[in-house]
Amino acid sequence: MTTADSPRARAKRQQITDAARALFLAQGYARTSTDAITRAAGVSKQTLYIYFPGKVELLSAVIAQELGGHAPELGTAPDPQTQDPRTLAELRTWLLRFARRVTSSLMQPDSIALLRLLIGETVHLPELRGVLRRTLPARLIVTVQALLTTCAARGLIVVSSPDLSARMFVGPIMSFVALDGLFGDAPPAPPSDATLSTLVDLFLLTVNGERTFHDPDSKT
Amino acid sequence: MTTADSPRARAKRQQITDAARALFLAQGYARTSTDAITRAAGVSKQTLYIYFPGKVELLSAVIAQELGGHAPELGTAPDPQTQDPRTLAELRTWLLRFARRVTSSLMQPDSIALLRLLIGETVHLPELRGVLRRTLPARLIVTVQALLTTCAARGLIVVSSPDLSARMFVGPIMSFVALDGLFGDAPPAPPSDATLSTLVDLFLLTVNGERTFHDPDSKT
DNA sequence: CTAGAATCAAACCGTACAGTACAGTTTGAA
DNA sequence: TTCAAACTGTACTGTACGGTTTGATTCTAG
Repeated sequence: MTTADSPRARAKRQQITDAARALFLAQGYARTSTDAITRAAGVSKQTLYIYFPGKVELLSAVIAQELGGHAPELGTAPDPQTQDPRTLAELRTWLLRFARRVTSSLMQPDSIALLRLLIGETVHLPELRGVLRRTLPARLIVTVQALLTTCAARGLIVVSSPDLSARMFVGPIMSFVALDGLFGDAPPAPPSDATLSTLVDLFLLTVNGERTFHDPDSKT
Repeated sequence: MTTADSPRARAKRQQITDAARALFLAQGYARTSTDAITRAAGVSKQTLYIYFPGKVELLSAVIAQELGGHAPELGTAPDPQTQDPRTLAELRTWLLRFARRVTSSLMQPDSIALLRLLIGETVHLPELRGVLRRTLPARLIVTVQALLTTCAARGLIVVSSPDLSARMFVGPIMSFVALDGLFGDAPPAPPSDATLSTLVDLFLLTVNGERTFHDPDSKT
């Protein structure tokens, strides 16, 4: 394994992982041969084995790279534009933006394929489970949880269990990713803004301490 | 393929699918060889190929059998004991029972393994996606949706969008299956009754028509 | 008891794959 | 021009697998 970090080496490395990425995502790990990868990468087999000790390490590299790329969309940062909501309206905006960002990012065909790959391979690569859990859904929940706690401390909302409340928001959102994305046949279309908006409104009902209700105000 | 339906044939068949089931769930499809299956089943290789045309059909048989076994727990039947809720309390009981049934069933190690297997193999067996979608999450949502609609028609609750409301309930529940089950390292423990109870209460806030709701600031 | 079906055990076939060996070619810098 | 490192193409090794074949053995029904 050439640990060399020259630009050239980096390029070759990328060239290989790019091809591997495409094939792994399209066919899965087991059904992708190293021959196919070298062919797609335009690289000699020998070169592949200079840069990577074996097929599994190549998979790890692809996954690491891919998860790194997805990190920002699911990031802990509360979103540059709408930081620190101080009113319910701002909170609403934040949640909506978050929901849109998560769904549109996670429902891209490549993300779906990656999810399938990861979940499928975790059976015999258990260390992947932790990585997956920490990068994906846990991060979502933690992010929302932190926000809700902040807002609750401010008296903006009432939250008895931050974890459960976070799940009440993230769960329905992920239902789109799972149902339409993971289990769907066609490339999925992310939920419309109207849908997400309604979802946010429904969620806000669960953290709403102050107000009384009437007129469910049939909006769609 | 012996289509014979004698008790003997049925037994042999079962003997094979049982072994295949265990191995597929433990190691995945690709990593399980037919040799290993025959060995585990105590059956000659020839016999296997008499009962099943090939490895894929064996997988199909296992999946069909397994999904069939899980059907009742996720079933469309509203639950024999608590049919047709007529009060909010009864609805609450129904939802709690449903949540407990789904989580405890889906979070058994075997169910988790089956889910991983299914999701992993859908990449190259697209027809599995439909099966999976129809048997699992869609059925959950449809069931809840039907119940909510009924209760709404009765004036028990207020539901603007049955689909979204169903997702508001099923999503958080599935978050346990996904987070602690699919992505967890250890055999997961289903959420406690207290947790589920809180979850149900939170959900009920979103379908509650009796209270008043001052829209904080009118949304766009 | 016996005929025929079911099953077994084991060898076998063709193929595909991960990984290696090697001889030759390109690249890029001195 | 030279030289070393990187790279290529191809052929090869060993192994594992899905599926087939064969011939012997066991079961079961009549």
